[in-house]
Amino acid sequence: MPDEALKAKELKTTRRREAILSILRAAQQPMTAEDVYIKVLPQMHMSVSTAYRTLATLTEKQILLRELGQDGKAYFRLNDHRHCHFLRCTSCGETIQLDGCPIEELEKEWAKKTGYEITGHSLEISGICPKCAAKKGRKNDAE
Amino acid sequence: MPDEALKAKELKTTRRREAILSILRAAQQPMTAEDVYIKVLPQMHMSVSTAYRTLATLTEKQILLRELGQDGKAYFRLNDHRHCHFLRCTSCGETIQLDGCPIEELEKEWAKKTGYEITGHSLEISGICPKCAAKKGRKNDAE
DNA sequence: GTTTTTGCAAACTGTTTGCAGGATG
DNA sequence: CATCCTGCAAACAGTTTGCAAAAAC
Repeated sequence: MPDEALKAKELKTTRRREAILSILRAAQQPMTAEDVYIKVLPQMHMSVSTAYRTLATLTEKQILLRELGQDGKAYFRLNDHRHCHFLRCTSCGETIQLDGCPIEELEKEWAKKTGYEITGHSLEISGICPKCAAKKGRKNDAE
Repeated sequence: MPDEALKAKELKTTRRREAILSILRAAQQPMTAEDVYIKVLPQMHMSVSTAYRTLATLTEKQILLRELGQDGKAYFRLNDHRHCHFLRCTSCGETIQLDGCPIEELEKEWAKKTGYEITGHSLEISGICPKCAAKKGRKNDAE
């Protein structure tokens, strides 16, 4: 049974693509290529390049969204057409989805002021999650 | 005459550091390591690693700010303690400084909601500058 | 059976590092 | 003269690519 998302974009249905898609469909947060690759491996053999190539293809076809994090890695997530941003713990990587976007509204204003045609924006919030903050507190106490 | 910014951070005053600092002081927009390196070269010999190392040191000492762009390159600028964001043309790289920050206000709210200690954010607006938009228009007309 | 996709290894980009020699305070 | 800075070349991380074999339609 061919995957609808793949068929709609005229991509051949393969086990690797289905696996990657289903992992990202189930994901609660954006994943790096490596994250995805590691999750696929127990299910089937796949080469790293296939992981990258598949993610690139699915991003081109707008099935996925890709954003470069401040850690230098690309993060992928399903393009559910609900625009949002993420708060990521710089210590453990845990990521929380934030509702709403404070930028969209401002884009029109900036476009008018600068003459630019605004095509998008990337926003990443960094922080320390409660768990890591607690760990750090304990460590400091011990010193 | 030792540079005040360097002296204040207990860094030795060297011709290379002075050159890099003065280039970034004069810059109207954030620059990549390569940008800086290329601007230094006509003035004096310098190795790439010194450019990177100097930029890293100055960033550690908070004399510079560093942000990773969506193009995968690190952008450096003087830390003038006036927080702001940039609108970058994805075609030619021209960058415009935008006044004010719509995020700062929201950070407290997000911190309360999530329990995270928020340490910062990165925001980059992408667009097409008027010049590139005109060029593209002409090209499309010709096709 | 023709077109797409995959694996492998090799290349690539931006950046970092170890070490020996050189400049600074 | 002790310490810090620099050049060089080699290494690094994340990602991309060329080509031949394999799978999808």
